[in-house]
Amino acid sequence: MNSQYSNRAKLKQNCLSLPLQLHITGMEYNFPEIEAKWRKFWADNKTFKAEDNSTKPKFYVLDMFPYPSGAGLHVGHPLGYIASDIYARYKRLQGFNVLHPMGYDSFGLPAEQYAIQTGQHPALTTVTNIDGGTDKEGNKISGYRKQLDIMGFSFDWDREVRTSSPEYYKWTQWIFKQLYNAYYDTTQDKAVSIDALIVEFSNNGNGSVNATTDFDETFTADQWKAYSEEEKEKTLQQYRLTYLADSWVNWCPALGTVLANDEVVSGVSERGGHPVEQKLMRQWSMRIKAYAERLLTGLETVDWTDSIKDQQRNWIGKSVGASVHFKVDGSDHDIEVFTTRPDTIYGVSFMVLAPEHPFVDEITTAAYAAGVANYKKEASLKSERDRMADVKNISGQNTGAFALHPFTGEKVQIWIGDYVLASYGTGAVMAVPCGDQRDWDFAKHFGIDIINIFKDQDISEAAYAEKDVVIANSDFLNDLPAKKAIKLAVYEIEKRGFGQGKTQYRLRDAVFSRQRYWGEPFPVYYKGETPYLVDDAHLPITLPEVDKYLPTEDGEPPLARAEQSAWNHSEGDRMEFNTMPGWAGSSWYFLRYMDPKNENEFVAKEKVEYWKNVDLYIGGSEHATGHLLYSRFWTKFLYDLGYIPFDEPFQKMINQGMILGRSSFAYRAKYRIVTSDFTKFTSEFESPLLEHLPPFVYYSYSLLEKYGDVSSDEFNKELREITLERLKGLYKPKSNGNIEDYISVDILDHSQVHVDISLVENDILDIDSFTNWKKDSKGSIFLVNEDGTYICGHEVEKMSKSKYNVQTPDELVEKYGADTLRMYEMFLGPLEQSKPWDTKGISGVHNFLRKLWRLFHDADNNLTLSDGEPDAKALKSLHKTIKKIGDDLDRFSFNTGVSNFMICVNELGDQKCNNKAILQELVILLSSYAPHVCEELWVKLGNEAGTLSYAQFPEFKEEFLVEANHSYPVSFNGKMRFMIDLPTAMSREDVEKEVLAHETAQKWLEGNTPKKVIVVPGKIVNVVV
RNA sequence: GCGGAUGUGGUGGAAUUGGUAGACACGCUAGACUUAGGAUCUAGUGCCGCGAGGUGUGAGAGUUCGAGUCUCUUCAUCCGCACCA
Repeated sequence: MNSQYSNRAKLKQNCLSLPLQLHITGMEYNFPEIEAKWRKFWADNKTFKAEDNSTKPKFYVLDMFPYPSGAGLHVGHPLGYIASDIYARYKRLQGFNVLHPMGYDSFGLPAEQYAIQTGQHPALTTVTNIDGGTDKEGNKISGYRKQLDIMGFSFDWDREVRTSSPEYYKWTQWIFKQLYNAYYDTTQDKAVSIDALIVEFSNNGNGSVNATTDFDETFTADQWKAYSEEEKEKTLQQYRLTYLADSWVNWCPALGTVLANDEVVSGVSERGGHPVEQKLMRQWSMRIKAYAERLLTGLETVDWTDSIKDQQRNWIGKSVGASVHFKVDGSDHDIEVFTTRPDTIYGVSFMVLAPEHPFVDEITTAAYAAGVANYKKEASLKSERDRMADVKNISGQNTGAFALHPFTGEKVQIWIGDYVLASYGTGAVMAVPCGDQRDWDFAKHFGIDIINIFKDQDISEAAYAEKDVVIANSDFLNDLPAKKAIKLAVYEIEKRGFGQGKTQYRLRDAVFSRQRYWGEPFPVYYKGETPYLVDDAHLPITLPEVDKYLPTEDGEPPLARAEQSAWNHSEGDRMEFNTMPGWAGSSWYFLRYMDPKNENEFVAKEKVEYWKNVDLYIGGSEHATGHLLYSRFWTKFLYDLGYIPFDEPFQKMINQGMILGRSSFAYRAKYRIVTSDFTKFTSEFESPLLEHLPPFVYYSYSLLEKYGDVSSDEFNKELREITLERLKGLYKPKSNGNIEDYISVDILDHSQVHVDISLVENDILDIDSFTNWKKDSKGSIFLVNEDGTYICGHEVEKMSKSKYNVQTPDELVEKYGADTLRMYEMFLGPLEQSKPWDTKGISGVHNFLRKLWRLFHDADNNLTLSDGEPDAKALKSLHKTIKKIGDDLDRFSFNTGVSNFMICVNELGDQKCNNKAILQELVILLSSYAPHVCEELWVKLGNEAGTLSYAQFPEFKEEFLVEANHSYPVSFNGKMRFMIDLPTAMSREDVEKEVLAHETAQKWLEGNTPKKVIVVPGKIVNVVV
């Protein structure tokens, strides 16, 4: 360990004395020049322009577009973009017409929060964050576009979209209108124009309408015709795929807006972690429930990870069962419950309603009224979060009322309890304690008798929830296995009119209004309370100017501050003040890339018919239940209306892992000195003996590591001693004091502080820069290792500004070049895995590119290439690589791809191969990973500039790999003992003979005859002794 | 609790169909060249052992001629969902 550190110390000294430029100017592989040159070339020549009309087969490679934040990109962001770019370039080489676009999801909270703080219009913030500039506080912002450009991505920038631009959101508004004008016909199982429904209503009423709706009243044609316009619209809202309704929403007071279910994580807002409460508000919603089943079955047709699919399945939450009605004894009320186990109907021991259930007050008997009122109050005071945290506590209250069992007519107690959720199913359950643990717990807790209807099943200790049971004690269900009993029970329930078979989904309709400024305005105005759509001719409804980005005094959203005449396209009416949520624009952006400048349609039909859906989508898995579900929903909807020819947006998806930061830490303690007269001085104060006491004592991680933890007595003893030593050595005493007056040092308050990672190299801290940066540490004592180094500790954390562990791509591109960074990010490990960022290995990748360069050049950096026929060795190296690179790309194994390039270049280097034919093929192969240097070498090989991107991917020829001999590993009882070179074509029998004749074989046989010899020709030999 | 994923040298990781475990790279060791080396080159590097050899993919069992890979059990870590009737 010590030698390691002393070496590091040497490195460090040299680092300080040698400016970085030195190793750049001396070098042959001049990446800054090469990369700048080709970036310009690609931009000037629009090399990566995708053709809308092409005879080539299409391939659509898409990245999840970023929100352009002021913090800029860190090395984690481009990871997925690098992978998709490599793949896009690979597909171009394979002869595909590749659509590989990029844009910005530019509506969002941070720009709005910034606007609230600084008054700067979010549109300006957004432009600065994309194009670069200076923010209101004077911080320089390099801009997303520039950061993306230096990576050498092959985006077709002519297709850029920004969700916040009016040209784009015009069509988001248009799609909203289509949803408004449609309902879901459950017979046709698709969305249909609402006009058809209106015709049906005026002809036949709604009696025979099969549609997804929460509306359960019936009306006739005559009644419909008699409705006022307002009444008609109110009814239609119950059918429209986007509709206005008073609904319980997640209200976040801190953010001043409602949130969708996927934006609420364990009771607090996903952004900022603010508490969220339930509030009844009039809001726009999306009837995504209509698509629940198709969203579920569609998952089977896409190539996504099981994890994401399961998350979506879970979110949709399909349960198949039955709804059953229980009459309330002595009342007209009829409680509907949903159950997935209708076979256990004879096991119903009691019923439980959610405290919020509408019947509770009416059925509660006088004797229980106080208790029920009390319980309801308690339940209402509990927040969603408390209720979740409180799962273990069983609570409930008897109502005194009884329900009548539909089959037996027996009286069943009705309780209320908060384990029954008002928001799921009917807010009521039939409790079957023998088959459900929660019911069982409830019954035990309140001493309710449990009916056991399972044959030979002991339920005295716990419920039995498995379905591998036989039903007993249940009349017509007796002796049936549960699965059969379920079917028969549903049949009987339906026959006797107690209910019907039913499929229930957990998926809720998605709230679509936000009380914010920086989002798409709705193309909606109101006459009184009735909403009307703005005519297409007036789209887009642009965001109006407002004086402040805050709600009005009377709680209206920020848009209510706008001068109405400035944006109200319909005389005298009130515009909608809400804006759309962030996911509106991102739900269809992949379509707009196909036709980004179309002013007449959201996408031209012939274009979407050519490009179809995304072939490869790369992005984070955090969008599993948000963006990915909503865009599937909109896609299916647009498909139903015939606008697009596919109903799943993303065919294959890969979720890149998160790149975590590696934080560096320094360890420090306060201390106090004790003088001979027992006066104590802490490090914060001036001592009478010294001019200034050092504020802290910093100790190296090596010291901490030696003792394990800061509470160790030995550690503190050593710390005290060294500190005293250093104090003596560092400071001259004042005239009236003497250093000998110190008798001891006490160590207080250990703490660790984040150190900016730019001040640390190989865990060694640049102490001077550190004390300059961390002002309160100026003059501190640093307890360094023998070699003078201060070693920092480290931890893996999320990359964030506040942890000073952010690594930007810009710095690394400057130091090593984009080609190196691209390859290094891929080399780090499998794309899907999350991993801590570490620059330790980057030099290896950089060296690889330099070795590649040296294949083409001599020691004086002159190009030296040979013509003529390549030799067999070089051909073998090349074709082995062609095969591996192709295979690796096909299975998205980018990290092994990099390894295989290294192997190839190492081999060709050993062979001193500078054959043009070989190198030309290698350059094509490598160009998707390291495009800049390959373009340069491509031209050096005598090709026309810019043709590399559309060259042909080399063809693998097996013949170059065939060898006359194979080196067989020979195992005895599965343990490899020696190698033997034998002709590849040799027969099994001959191989066996040769192996056994080998002298080493004799040794391992120890005179025995082998029991068995397994020969796998061209692979291995195993001898069983 | 349920669901998903992951456990391999000092480190990142490789081993695609059951067939030489540790490719490739970092780091480290020794050497060469050199005024110098953060350059370059050569050799070595899982662990134990001087060696022969033994041992080794979180742990334990099993299937197999042969298991990192398949089956079962179990432990740990990470992620998602969580009273869903």
